[in-house]
Amino acid sequence: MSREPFLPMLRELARCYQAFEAYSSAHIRSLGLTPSQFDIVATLGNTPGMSFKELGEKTLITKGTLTGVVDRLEAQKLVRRSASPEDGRSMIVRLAPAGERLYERVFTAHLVHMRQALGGLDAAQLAQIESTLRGLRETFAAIGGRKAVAK
Amino acid sequence: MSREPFLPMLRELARCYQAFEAYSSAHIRSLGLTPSQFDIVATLGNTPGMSFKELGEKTLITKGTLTGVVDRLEAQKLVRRSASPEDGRSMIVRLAPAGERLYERVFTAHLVHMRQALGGLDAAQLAQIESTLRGLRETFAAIGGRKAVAK
DNA sequence: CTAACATTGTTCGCATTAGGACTAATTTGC
DNA sequence: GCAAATTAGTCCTAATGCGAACAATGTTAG
Repeated sequence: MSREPFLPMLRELARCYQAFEAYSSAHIRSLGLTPSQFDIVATLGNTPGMSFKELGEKTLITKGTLTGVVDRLEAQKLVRRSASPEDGRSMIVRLAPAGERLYERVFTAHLVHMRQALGGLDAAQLAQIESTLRGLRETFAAIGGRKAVAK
Repeated sequence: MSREPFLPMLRELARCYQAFEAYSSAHIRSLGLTPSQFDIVATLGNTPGMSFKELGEKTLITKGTLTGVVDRLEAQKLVRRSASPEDGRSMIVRLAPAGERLYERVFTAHLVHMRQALGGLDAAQLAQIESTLRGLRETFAAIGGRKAVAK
């Protein structure tokens, strides 16, 4: 029946991602942010701001979700919205001063936390893992793209 | 500043998982199920049922979430709850007849869908990916376990 | 130029999602 | 045996998360 040779691999992908997520997000939450909020603050750090579209692409957060997350960050005075001077449809999001301070504090702390788990991996190991993941991602992207084009 | 060599790898892990999730879940939703609901139906298929605890471990869904997901599946007559004869705290969840039929239909269709993306990978490639993922997962599990013990 | 088309962000409905408080039941330590 | 610590599920709150519908703006084909 289920002699699908790729099922164990998919299972391992889900478990691996979940292990990363659990390790990372527990720390993020202990710093008073949700994983999504951290993603946004970390992405906006050291930038002049960017549109919702770009922010969504970088953080993998859907636009519908992004509106709500930015709403809550804005209510905490951590980010600011401003109209784009170039495109009347577009909004620019950037860190407010309190967001800059939070970024400095939290991003550094999180790097230390992640280094505790991953510091033992050398450049060659990291490159090998990254290469394997990219290959697998492209396998999905390829079929997804093919179907999108074929519609 | 951010000369953390593992950041690109983590970025790729997130993108890879997201690509898989997007590809898989779009199909699942087209079949009328959410990803979580599919996970549960697929896990329960061809089994005599299992406890919430076991079901949660297999699907990586936390207990608080599981209650709600099972509630909705039960409302659709796809699964049934019954008290465990062995442990008075425990509930057994198993597929109802409609759930069995759904399982047959949907599980097979989803395998076909996944095979379209992954059918081109041979056993050696799959083993290599799986091995890489397991190594990375154990890196996170190791530190997580160590800290849990140290508390 | 202008009507069709596409894109940007918001809103809505519905379903997770994690985590913590809570109840009931079981296991453990002494 | 029995009080204390654990464990299994449920309920609650706050925050995602996705797809679809929407209004406002921009782009393009004729």
